[in-house]
Amino acid sequence: MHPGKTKKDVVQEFRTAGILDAARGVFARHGFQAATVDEIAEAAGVAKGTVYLYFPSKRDIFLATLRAGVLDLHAEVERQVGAAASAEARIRAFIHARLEYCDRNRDFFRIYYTEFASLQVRGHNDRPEFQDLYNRQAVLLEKILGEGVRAGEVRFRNIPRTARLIYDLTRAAIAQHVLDPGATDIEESTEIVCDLVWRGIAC
Amino acid sequence: MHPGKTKKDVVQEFRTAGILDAARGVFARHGFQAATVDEIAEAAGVAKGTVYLYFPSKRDIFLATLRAGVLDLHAEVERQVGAAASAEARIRAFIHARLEYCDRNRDFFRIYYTEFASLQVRGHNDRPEFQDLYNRQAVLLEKILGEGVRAGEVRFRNIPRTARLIYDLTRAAIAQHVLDPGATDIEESTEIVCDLVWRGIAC
Amino acid sequence: MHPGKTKKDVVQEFRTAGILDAARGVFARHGFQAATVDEIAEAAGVAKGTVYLYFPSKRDIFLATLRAGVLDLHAEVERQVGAAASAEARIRAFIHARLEYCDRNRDFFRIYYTEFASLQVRGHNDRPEFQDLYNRQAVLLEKILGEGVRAGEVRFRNIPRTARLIYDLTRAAIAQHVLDPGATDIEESTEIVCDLVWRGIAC
Amino acid sequence: MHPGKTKKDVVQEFRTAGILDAARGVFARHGFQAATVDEIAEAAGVAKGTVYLYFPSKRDIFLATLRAGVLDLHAEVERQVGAAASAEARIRAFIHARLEYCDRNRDFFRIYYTEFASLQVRGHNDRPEFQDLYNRQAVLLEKILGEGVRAGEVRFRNIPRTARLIYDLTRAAIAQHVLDPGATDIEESTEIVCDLVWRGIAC
DNA sequence: CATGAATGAGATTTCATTCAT
DNA sequence: GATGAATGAAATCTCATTCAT
Repeated sequence: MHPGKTKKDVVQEFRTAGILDAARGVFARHGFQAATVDEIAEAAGVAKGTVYLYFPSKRDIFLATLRAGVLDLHAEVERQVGAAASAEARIRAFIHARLEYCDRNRDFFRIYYTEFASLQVRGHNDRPEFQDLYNRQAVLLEKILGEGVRAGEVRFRNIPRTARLIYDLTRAAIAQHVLDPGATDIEESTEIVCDLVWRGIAC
Repeated sequence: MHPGKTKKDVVQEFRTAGILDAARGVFARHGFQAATVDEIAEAAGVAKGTVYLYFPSKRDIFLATLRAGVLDLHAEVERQVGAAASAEARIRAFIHARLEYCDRNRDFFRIYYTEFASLQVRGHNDRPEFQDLYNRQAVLLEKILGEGVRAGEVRFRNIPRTARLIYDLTRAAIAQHVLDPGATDIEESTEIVCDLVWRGIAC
Repeated sequence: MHPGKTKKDVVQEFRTAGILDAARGVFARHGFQAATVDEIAEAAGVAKGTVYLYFPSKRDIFLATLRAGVLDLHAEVERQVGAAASAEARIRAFIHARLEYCDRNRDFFRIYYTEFASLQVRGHNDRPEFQDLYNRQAVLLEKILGEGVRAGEVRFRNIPRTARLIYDLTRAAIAQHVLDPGATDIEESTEIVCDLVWRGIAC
Repeated sequence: MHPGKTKKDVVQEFRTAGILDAARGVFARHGFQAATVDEIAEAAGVAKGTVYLYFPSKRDIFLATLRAGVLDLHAEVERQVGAAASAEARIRAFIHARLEYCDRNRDFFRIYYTEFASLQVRGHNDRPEFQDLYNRQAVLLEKILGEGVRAGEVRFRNIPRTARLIYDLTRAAIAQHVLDPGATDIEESTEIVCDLVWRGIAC
């Protein structure tokens, strides 16, 4: 027996996931505005009306792709960071995990990268959840830095802002890596960023 | 005598500038897609048709705001960088000039910041000029780093990628500064970034 | 069972025909340029967007009304001409069939008549199909004349130009008949034209 | 002294003629709807506002080009027809004069030919003058035919309709001649039409 | 008189969303 | 539930006409 999961729930999840997968590709290709619900439905292999059975609006589909990816990414990063021993190793894990995840999920990254700034600038007062999602990643870094300071590994600076800078820098580095057709060596990309960051903050 | 400037030219420039100013605000608020020519016209205090006397399309207005700002910013940065003596000073000038310019031109920065990633990901096959405009800024940094290496001030790393990382980092730092209602001290913001960057790359 | 025709096809055809019918009337009243899609939609009893589900553009609707009518007319003419025995009878059939068809389909004729000359003068470089559609009718007349010459019924003249003249003359005669509210006797109208033409070309 | 013609009148005429000349070319190239007042003004070498000093609307310019040409053509035809002795000669003169005039004034003919049908079908209840202008040409033919009947040269048929048919046929023949880049021999074109017409109506 | 910048009504087309089947 | 035809609001762009200079 599936405790608490009816057949209905399974179908629901299956459909939702299918639509999200399709939508991710479409949004990655065209961006939010230029993507059409028609194209998403076609890519998902369902009728347009069906899309609206599972999502109340195009914007919600969009935010769902973003949320799913960000949560997934975050979980992965926490896992790898948790396995690291020193502040330096944790920072390297943070960078490496993100780089590797986005390399494997390029469509997600395209969305994450292109729409992130809009969300930041225009906010979405209707959907404050996203500030939290983004902050959560910077907060993780803050924790790493704070521990590093206490352990004497990291110089004390303005930790929230530094954390935020490193977070942004990581995103930029991933963009370089993912969007450059030549760059495929994740380790090398990790190395370049880690070196810059660690020297920048180490005691 | 009016050297080469007829009254017509003056009016032309005046209107063009007025429309661009208005457009900048509108694009900053809504982004390219959600902005409407109607709103731009209203903000500029002219009729919709008038806008089309000065720009052939909405997209052209948009790119004109972007181009004007980027060129202006670039000129300012080059001026300040040129006045600095050491590699460290030049990098500080680079960061400081950008931060200060964007602080004074927040609407421009909002556009620059939010549409930059789209241009990067989706490209602009019709208007390749913009790749150059963006590259020019990273290239300036490359030159600074290269000179720093030769002067023994800067460790040699992968210069193009490092330059690009610092460029992206600067943009992220500006975003923090400009979008955070609390942060108004440019010097402090400059200091934080410079410290991180310089330690990261110094010998 | 429905041989090859799904319900969807039926609905599709039904709507397409309805829009074409409505469009025919609108184009007949105003001409292509002055007709609006709004008016077509209203006449068809559907929303404006629905029109675009069935036709990609206003121009396509227009050409569809034209094409459908011309093909239908041509088929009718070929049928009646094929049933006639002598050259004289065939020419009479040609004239009579056209006159009668256009009398029954006055809206089509109005479009056909008013836009024909534009197509001739300005051409239709994007849609060369129409040159063929028009030519087909003159070519049929050429064949009739050629057979008449071989049978000794018709004097030999410049056959292509003569055919084209008779074709144009027929169209003009139909215009007289259709646009003159008084003239309703097709037989008489046919007689007048046939008499002029046959004496003009007979041996 | 110019009796009754002030300098003002002369300028007026000069400007009017210049605009009409320019407009003729523009209308011939694009048709009434697609022609723009901007293009007419530019072709005439005046400012757009100036056009409106001499004509109250675009439609009026258009009708003026049409009217001027039709009157001119009509005068020429009457002159040549008046010089001919027999009915056959007068009909030949009618056809020849028209063919030759339109060959010399191709822009006028393009307008005359393409917009004639629209005027016929849609009427222009606001401008009934044009019915008269067109009728005048058919009426001239009626007179010729009527005299021919009285002189025993022409069979009696329905003279108004026959006249109208020959008139239309002439226009079609001119179209063939003018629009066919190969056909340049006016005499031959005249011959083909005259032969057809004269045999068609002669006793 | 002449100009040409400004106007704004109006046209085509798109597409998120709804709802009868 | 699933469908996809239908809707209609909204957006871009054009251009005849006006009017201050």
